[in-house]
Amino acid sequence: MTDQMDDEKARRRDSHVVSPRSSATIHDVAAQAGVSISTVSKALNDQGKLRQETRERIKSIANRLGFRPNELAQSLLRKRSFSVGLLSNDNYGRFSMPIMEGVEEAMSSNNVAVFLCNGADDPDKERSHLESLIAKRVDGIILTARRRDRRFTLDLRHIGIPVLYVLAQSDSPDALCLQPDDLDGARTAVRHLIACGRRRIAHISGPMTFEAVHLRIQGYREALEEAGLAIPEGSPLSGVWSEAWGYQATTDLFTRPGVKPDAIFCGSDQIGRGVADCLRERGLTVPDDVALVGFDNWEILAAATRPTLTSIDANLREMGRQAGLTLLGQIQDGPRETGIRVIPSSLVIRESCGWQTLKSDKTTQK
Amino acid sequence: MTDQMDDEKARRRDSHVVSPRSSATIHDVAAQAGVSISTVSKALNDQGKLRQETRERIKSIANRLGFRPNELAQSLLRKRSFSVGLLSNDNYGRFSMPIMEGVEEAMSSNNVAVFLCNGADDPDKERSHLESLIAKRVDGIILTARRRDRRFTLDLRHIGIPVLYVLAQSDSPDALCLQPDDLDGARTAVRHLIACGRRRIAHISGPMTFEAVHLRIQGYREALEEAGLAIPEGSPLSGVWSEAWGYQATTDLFTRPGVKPDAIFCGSDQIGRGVADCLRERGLTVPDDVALVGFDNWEILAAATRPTLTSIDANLREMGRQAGLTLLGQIQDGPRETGIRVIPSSLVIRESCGWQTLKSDKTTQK
DNA sequence: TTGTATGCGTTATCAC
DNA sequence: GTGATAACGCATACAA
Repeated sequence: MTDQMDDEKARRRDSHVVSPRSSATIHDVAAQAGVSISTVSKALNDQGKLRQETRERIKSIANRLGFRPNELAQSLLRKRSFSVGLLSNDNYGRFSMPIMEGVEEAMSSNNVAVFLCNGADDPDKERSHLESLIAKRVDGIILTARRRDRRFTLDLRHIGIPVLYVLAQSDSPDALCLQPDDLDGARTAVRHLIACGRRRIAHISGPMTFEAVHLRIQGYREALEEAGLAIPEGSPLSGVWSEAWGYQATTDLFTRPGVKPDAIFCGSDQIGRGVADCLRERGLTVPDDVALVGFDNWEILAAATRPTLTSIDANLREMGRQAGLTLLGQIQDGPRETGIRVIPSSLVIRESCGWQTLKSDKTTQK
Repeated sequence: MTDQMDDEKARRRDSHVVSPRSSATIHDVAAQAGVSISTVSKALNDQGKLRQETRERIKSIANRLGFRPNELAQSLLRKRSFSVGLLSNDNYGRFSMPIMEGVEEAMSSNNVAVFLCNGADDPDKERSHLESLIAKRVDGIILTARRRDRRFTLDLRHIGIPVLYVLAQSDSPDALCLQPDDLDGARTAVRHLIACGRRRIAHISGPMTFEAVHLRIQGYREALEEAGLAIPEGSPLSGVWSEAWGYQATTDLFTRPGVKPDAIFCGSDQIGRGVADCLRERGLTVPDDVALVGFDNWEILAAATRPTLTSIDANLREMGRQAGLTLLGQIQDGPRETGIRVIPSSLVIRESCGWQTLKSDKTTQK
């Protein structure tokens, strides 16, 4: 015990040296110590019955030799490689990066390594990556995409290891998929606008080919309905995920006859940014004239918007973390949960709704 | 040969099935075929002298059983794991994502898997990740950061496997570092502005604590000098990497007495975006009144800027790809190259310099 | 042309 | 307390 502490301390002391010597095997340690390899194994793993002196001596020698057990050999024996595969499909990075981070964090803090695979939206690549992962005997696999309605059609039920889907769906009914809560995220956004005193809330979103767009529209509708508010004419507007579309849609909204909205719930921060720019250039003030909520909480965009953009965060990093921990659980105890697990999203309040000034006495963060 | 083709075809036919059965070993195949395991090994690896009939029969059985050789066992024997470690340090993703993609592409197309490690700017995490990688017997390691002057102080000279640094530096003089060409990128940017007929070119950049900022300023100076142009008063301006700073710096530049610049070379696309917004709001037209070049070629920003922003691309993806291929070479033949290898950057022309309309007869892309 | 034996680096089960 | 020995799954030198 104390010995181990000392070794650890010694290792930290010369902190810029990693594994000073090239890999020694358990045989080398045994030879140096003048004992058998089984004794070394026991000493190093704190198992069996050994004299304390022997144990310490062996540990010290192993340390001096920079001995690290060969995990390949360990894995071969234990039938567990302490590694998992992460197959991503996002060429772009905005969505898979936080997921990857979350997964990596969960894994590495449990001493499990992560193989990074880029499917690049190519089914052939996906398949070859998966076969490679299987050949490497990973303990589990996480498949992730950049939109919730992306379906993986490969049948992975018989590969004998747990598989998890993140921000994606599977054809297998017994698969577990982690998904963001687009529905409630939208509700939260609109409720916040209502709480800020807005009554004519429009919605500008992305393409209807995205399931997320449907869900967000549904949440938008529900929140308005529960408050007894009408959907402004011309809303919701569906387009593409770009600033330009946000700009254009806002122009449309404010040039058509009739009453103008006093708030816009935007389907993405990019759209929100375009909306904000358009409003400013039309001489309208955010949030005084029009309040804004975005979606994604893409810090770099939301924080650069003038005024800074209140947004819904899907908590993708947390989703990745949960995916990692859940997979680890399944590796140990086998898969149990199936279907879709929804990860709550949250509201990140910035300036675009005037909430802070409105209720400067009360800080709310849901 | 034909046999193999047929097998391959058969595998593709039921394309959504990956490894139909759970892992069979070489013994299972041998038992099924009524031969010894060594015969199976030879048959599957196209080695030794076997009757063609035997070879084909074994292959077919192996295929039917869904046999995949256990790479752990192979690696143990061959002393080569066909995997490498990629230790990243970018919590944010903008810079390391393309590098990771490039590395992954290079590796996976050579049947080498990539372990993803996030150092998270924590030396302890870095060290523990590295030890884990070594224990997993990776064949090589790539260390990457998000700025060229980030130094890795860990001494990795004696770990016995090749190590490469990307967008980062090492304390070891015999290490190989891949770096972007900030100097020439800046020169190219300014030369382009000059070619567009600009004469009073200012430079707004990030913090002087970044080596990249120094190099870009140097390139800016050199390009002006070689054209016999003076540096406008107040330029270069150093601040932070944000839109807000670009906006503010532009305000400063255009409110001070004296002649105004007719072009601005921006140290990042974020800065460029702030500059563009500021100019528009001051009633100045880009590119007619002021031409703009950014840096990073961050598509999502550059394409959303009005007008779209011409920018310098550091070609990080290519840098990652080269890093991957170079590491593979070093794994095979041992390290040779040391020092810094500079990856050329390139100019991506959009609208902010008016180049297209200026020389609509000639398309130039350096 | 095929089979036997050995070893890769570990851990675990048994003797001693 | 300590040390042989047998796996783990595969490849290969050598025998047959």
